Amino acid sequence: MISYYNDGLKKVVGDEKISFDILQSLIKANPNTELIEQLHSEAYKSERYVAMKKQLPCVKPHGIFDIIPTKNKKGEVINTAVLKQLSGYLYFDIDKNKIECEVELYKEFILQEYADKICMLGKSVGGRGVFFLVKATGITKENFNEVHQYFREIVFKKLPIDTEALGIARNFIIPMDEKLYIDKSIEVDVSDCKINNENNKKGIKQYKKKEEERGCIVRDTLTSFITIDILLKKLRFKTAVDVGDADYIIKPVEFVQMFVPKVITDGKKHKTFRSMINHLMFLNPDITLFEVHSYINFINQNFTNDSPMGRTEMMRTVAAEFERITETGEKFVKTRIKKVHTNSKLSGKDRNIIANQQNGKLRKDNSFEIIEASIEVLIAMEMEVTPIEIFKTAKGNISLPTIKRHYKTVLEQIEMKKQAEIKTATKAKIVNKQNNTLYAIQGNSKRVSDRDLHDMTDEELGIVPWDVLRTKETIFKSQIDLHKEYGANRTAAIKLLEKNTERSVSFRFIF
DNA sequence: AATCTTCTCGCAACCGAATC
DNA sequence: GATTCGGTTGCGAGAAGATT
Repeated sequence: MISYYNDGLKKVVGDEKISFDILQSLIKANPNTELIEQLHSEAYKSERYVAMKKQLPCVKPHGIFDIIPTKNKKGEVINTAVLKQLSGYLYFDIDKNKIECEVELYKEFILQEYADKICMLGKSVGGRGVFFLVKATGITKENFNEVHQYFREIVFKKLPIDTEALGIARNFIIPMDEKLYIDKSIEVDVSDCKINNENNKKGIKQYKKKEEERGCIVRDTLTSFITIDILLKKLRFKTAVDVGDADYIIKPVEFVQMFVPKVITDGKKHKTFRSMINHLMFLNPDITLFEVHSYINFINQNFTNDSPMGRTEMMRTVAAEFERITETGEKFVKTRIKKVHTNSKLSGKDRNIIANQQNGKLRKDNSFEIIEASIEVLIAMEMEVTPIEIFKTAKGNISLPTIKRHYKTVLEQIEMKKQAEIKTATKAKIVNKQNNTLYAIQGNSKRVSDRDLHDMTDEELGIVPWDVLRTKETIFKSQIDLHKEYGANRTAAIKLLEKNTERSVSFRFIF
């Protein structure tokens, strides 16, 4: 039983008592709903707010008290509460200023950590703070203060419990909370709760100090993680590749993506969390420990199949890895070269289709290149262009069936290119009015507009008359020799040639 | 991490025509 | 008539990206 005062703090008098079952009902279905709702609309701690709050009925949760009028030093008569009988419950509250998340969420957080100790948990009368009760066996008038302190500082060390009103006779304004949490079976033996344990105190101090050194305070980290929607907006989870308005772009990018398994099973949490921290820090170089804690906390709560790692353990794991990375700079992330990047505005299915098609095309283009290079060598060496010859020239860079599949298409492409070159050369010939001369085009023929064509010299166009070219015959021959020596790799052969002669010498002949 | 989707490649078997 | 070679086809492997 506990003392009950119908007139509230305004007038704490009388000897009315209620049971905890009644208290529970009063909170769940508060008869003063209207007044309390009105209170919520007032500015917190404003004059009107305080006045209204004082009118609401309250209890002394720690027991039954006699209200005895006594004289103070000045000789004024004041009411003193004298303990008659302990209720066996310990009352704690947390001020709304210490809670940054939604209050129901915070209640959940408290239960996740302390459901084995708390028998009642609800919102406070202001609607934003919380209170909770611990049913304590072994509590006495003598050990009350020490036990209460023990719970505040050691058992509930993660919670920013209000220390404004600590006395045994403290009042508790009956709040309104239809979602009040009750578990009558929870009882805690407090006989051994002694504050004289120096190691404990020291441990807490050290932990706090360490946290402060890292730039965040224990209390804040533990009570008000950044909510996930804010984190999702702020943090990067994969390498950013700007595709602009295009559906996709092709660009080799060293790509990193953080992976969040749908379910992180037991035994994999440490490993997974550590990997995630590495990715987060790699992708967000300025990320703070607080942000990492907040994010991993969210994952721990939502992706562990309802069996999250203990909060302390989680915080420790995160902090340790964060420190290691900060100190060593080593971030263990798996990067890969991603070539096709699709526009995130497209649907997942479309993006997948595009990526597959483009990757297929890249692969095919590569085969085409190998085949084309081999064919060019064969032509230069005046050999027959057959799949088997191409295969031999390609020296294992491509399989025979693939060559058979594509070589005709490649031949067509080569033919088309040649036609284009002839066109350019013909144009150039007309421009130069040297119709009876044999020309060669050095390197790849240039694509120029008709207008530019008039103004460009032969040299600029890469047009070389045969007479001039003949003097370079030795170079041409040596190129073929190199092809014979090095096979299909035309680029390599030409490069070697460049090394020897210090000039670029790829020629095509136009007849 | 595992799975799905889409695509190309490589392999092997096969067919038919050309060649020896 | 046997062998060689070009061309086709089915099937599984593997690559890359997206999804869950």
